[in-house]
Amino acid sequence: MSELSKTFDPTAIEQKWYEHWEGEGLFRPDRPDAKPWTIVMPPPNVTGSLHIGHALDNTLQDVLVRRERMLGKDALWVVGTDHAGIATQMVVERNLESQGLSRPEIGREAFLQHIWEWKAQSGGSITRQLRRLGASCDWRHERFTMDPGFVRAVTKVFVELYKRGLIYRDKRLVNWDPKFQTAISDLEVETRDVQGKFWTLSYPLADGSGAIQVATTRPETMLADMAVAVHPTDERYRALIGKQIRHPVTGRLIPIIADEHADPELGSGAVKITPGHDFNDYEVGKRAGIKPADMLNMFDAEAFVVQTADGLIPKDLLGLSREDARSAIVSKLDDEGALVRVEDRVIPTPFGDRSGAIIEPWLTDQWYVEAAKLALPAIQAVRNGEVRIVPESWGKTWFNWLENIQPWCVSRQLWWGHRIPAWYAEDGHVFVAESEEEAKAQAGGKAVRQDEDVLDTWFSSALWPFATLGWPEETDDLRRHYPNDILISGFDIIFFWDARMAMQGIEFMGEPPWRTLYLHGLVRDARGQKMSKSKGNTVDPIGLIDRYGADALRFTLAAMESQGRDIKLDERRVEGYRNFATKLWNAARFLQMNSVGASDGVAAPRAELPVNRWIIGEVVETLAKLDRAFNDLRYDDMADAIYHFVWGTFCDWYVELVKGAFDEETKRVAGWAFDQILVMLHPLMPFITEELWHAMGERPCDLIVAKWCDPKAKVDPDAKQELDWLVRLVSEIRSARTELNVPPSAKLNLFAADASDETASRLDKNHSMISRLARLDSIQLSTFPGAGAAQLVVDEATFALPLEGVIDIGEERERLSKGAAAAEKERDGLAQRLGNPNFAERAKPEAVEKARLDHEAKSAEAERLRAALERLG
RNA sequence: GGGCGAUUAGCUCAGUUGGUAGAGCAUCUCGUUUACACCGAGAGGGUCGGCGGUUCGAGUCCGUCAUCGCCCACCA
Repeated sequence: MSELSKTFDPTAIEQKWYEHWEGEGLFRPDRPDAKPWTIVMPPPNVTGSLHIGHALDNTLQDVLVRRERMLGKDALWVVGTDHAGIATQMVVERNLESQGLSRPEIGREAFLQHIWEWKAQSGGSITRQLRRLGASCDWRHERFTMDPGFVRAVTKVFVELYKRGLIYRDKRLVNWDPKFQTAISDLEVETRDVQGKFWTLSYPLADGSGAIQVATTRPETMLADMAVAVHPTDERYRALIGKQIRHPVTGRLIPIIADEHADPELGSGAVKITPGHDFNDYEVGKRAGIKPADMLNMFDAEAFVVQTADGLIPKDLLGLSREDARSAIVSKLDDEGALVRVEDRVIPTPFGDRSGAIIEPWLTDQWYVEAAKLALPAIQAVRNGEVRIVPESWGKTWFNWLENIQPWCVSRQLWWGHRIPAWYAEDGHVFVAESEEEAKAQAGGKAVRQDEDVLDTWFSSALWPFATLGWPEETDDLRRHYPNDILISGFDIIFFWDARMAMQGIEFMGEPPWRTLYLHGLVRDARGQKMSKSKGNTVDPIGLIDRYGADALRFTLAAMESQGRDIKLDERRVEGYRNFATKLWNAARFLQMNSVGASDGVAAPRAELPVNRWIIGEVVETLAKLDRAFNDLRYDDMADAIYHFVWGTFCDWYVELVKGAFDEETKRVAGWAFDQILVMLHPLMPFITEELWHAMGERPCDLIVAKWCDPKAKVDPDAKQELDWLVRLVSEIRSARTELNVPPSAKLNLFAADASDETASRLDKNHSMISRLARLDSIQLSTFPGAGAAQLVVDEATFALPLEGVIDIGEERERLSKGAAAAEKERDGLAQRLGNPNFAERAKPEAVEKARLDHEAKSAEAERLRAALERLG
């Protein structure tokens, strides 16, 4: 047993224990015969740093893993990092720029070299931070999404999907990020409302017979107009359908066509059609028979104006940015009298979620995954219960997205990522293969050149649940640990990651990647606002750990996690749980001072004393609550159960009751009960519990691998009733003392009237405990003969505390009246219910019986309190 | 436009199959007694967003309205 300091100092023990656990390989003890249990950590960005969302996500996972490990399973928590294509390339490119270097200048090879160097240098920081949190993951098998093994898995998946016709290359309109100069997927586009304008323009008919008005929010794209559309049933324009327009800026001849896309209610009812730069227009154009290859393009990759294929854009507009082109065109039209009207209007505008740049729909060749086919079994898996989503309400979102899923653009015009395993011959013919040799062989030995692009980061992370286990090799780990038992992720990546994992997992492993999908909410600041660096309201989890300890932070996050709701994090809450840790620490100190040490087994010791039989039962009940909370994935209930047991039951009552009476039995029971606390609390607070586990005595193993509780005992109903009575009696006396302003130092005599034999015996057996806790001098089984006593009713007995001269009769009368009135109110309420014939007839018999008993009890209590008032005079 | 969620004590939130509201923090009073003032004892505080319905009985089920938040789609 080691001496404990007076206050708990987390920093003094956290690093020590983490290094010990990791060094001894305790995060994944060798248990080849044990039942496997598996969870994979959502891989954080390799160069990222731990934010509070990670802290929540990983706390929730660690809590489960630690318990499963204590249950004796071969618990595996897969850890690793994600190469995070865009995010990482962006950071490194920015760093280079600050050194005066540019990515295009240094070239692909050198740039990738820089990224690998940057990863080597800063890639360890998030994993160090995960260690600070106490995450007990299997570091010996840490993975990275660009590991050689992972590259093989990604390549194989791509090639297989291609062979199955689920991946193809196509030229179509894509979300183009002009800042990063890459295509992005629908999910990476954020639509935000922006204050803009709505221009109505006049387009002259080619035959000079008039003009037609069209309305647009993007006048600059008119340079690539290929038609004007009107609704086929719109009477105003019916006669114009088929006529030609002389485009006011380019002079291009374009037709007026009929298409249902034109909304007669909106603007003039006629709309310009720019198939190369608008998703709706693209569809209209296709319907009108324009091939994507023939659609006019007027932007370069950075969204500056370039000449269209027909060469009709006036020279002075070439090279302008989107914004400049817009103002130039508008003023030009205005000068020519072709600008009819300008209105203010809120425009939903697409932004790149990473770059913040306005996304430009752009015609390019890209690789697409035929997601709709992969989605069907992922929908089915949830529908038939193979995968359980918690909380259930997310099921609808899951179905809704997967049922309407669009082809997934997976190619990115970046350098950092998995290079697409496709090679092109001189003639443009494509060969998809696992290696260049194979591609060359397919090409009949002709020279081939690999696709320059890389894959969407989420394409590779979708393989995480099986690629980390060795796939495509048929490893032992893969056999034992797929499917995983559960996935824990924030709901913000349900589409990006979770759904795609389900799709790929089912396609390549034949079954879904996990049995349960647990989705948690976002961590917000104390005012409920989303945390963001720009708002400056982020909470640094490492700072909180420095100030309050990892245990306190973990406990806070778990306690505030009630299935799916967002968490408003308030630092005061963390402080409160730090206090809880200190409370536990001091309880351990107290036990040590009384020679209470480690217990020698998981089973509860035999006990005779009611107080000991009672606390054993309380442990049994707490364990039951905790196990239920684990089964239900109710982290708040876990925290609640253990918190109240430790503080409200063990410290406030058990320790106070046995103080000064540590006989051998009590020492054994106290030591055992405290050990159960350490075991039950360990998943939530691993550091302090491990420290105290060793501080309490010699142990055969570390707590992290100790056995989960198994008391082999039941609640003792007699002991429970007796202690429940004792607690009520002491509380009543304390309450009366305070309300009547009895000095805490004054010791009183207690008289018990109308006590049953049982009460008399309980008073006798427990008189020293009662006397100490209620600060009594004596307890007598008789009616107090005099006046001027405080009176209280507990069950059948009426107790008197003589307070001659101290007590204010008026105050005591008021106190008793209040109590009597409360009892009477409840009694009358129950009487009314019982008096209602409908209640007796229709309510459940148990409910009627309970009401009857409650009514009896309340009547008796009210009567006794009235009698006590009577006695007071 | 479609969907999800929220509205309960000053604050942050629980509330299991409907049986008459709980916790933590904060507030007030008292307090150093065999650990702990990061503590102990006691107390006050809610017509459960509004309205209507089902029911013997509604915070809980149904409808409706209001306010707030989020997601998806879309609005030349």
